[in-house]
Amino acid sequence: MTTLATTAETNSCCPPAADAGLPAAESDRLARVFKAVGDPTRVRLLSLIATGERGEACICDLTEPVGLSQGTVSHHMRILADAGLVEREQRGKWAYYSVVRSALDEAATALRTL
Amino acid sequence: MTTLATTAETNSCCPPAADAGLPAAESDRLARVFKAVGDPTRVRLLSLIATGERGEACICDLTEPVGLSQGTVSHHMRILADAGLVEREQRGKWAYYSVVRSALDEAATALRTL
DNA sequence: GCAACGCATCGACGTCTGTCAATGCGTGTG
DNA sequence: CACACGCATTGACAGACGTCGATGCGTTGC
Repeated sequence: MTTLATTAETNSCCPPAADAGLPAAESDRLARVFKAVGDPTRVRLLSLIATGERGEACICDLTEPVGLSQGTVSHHMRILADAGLVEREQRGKWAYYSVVRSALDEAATALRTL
Repeated sequence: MTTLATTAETNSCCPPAADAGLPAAESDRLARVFKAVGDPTRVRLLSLIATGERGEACICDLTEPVGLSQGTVSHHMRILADAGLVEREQRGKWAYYSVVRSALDEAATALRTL
């Protein structure tokens, strides 16, 4: 990832600069991933898919375990997919979701190397 | 409140039970930590403290880099502290915050072993 | 072709969240 | 002692979030 300096305004003087730590863009990107796993239901969904026998699951497999409506589960899966944490594959009538391990690993590494 | 089915009784037939994946309590605990890092400002604050020279920082060191009011920064630090991601140490007039590496590691591991 | 199924999307609702300005409280400093 | 400083807390408010029920769209099966 080309983490370029997005801080346009180089502050005047010397004191602890405003562009220390992670660049704002990186913080944004990271926060979006963490926000995706920042909901109990979505953590549950992820673990359900990950620990499932086939390593994948369709919505109808998930609604019952989490005890939420089909629409709500679909909504959560969309958030996880937008964050890149799961992948969606349409197979006929069903939509199969699978966990993207590399995304989880990347997020985990980011946490450790903050 | 998403906890509806409290595993009253084993459902009729065989299909994937409702108590697969992480237990609801674990999902809750994990989600609380992730929610804490699910905000760009807090990610920024964490990295500012972590990459800081002294490995710690007081509120007044942080308000300027993130460009938010003192009250708001204090609020964010409280959330991070409640999640166990930072520790607070009062030294005279100042309150010094430092990153709890073990908590970050634990969260990272949880992500990988979902 | 028609009905049933699986899923996404929409509109609506109550709640949670991030932010500020203002206030209160403890701690040093003149 | 009185004052300035650093921080936490409060009250207020707009926006985001989680949830549901209903609707729409594509696929499968009879």
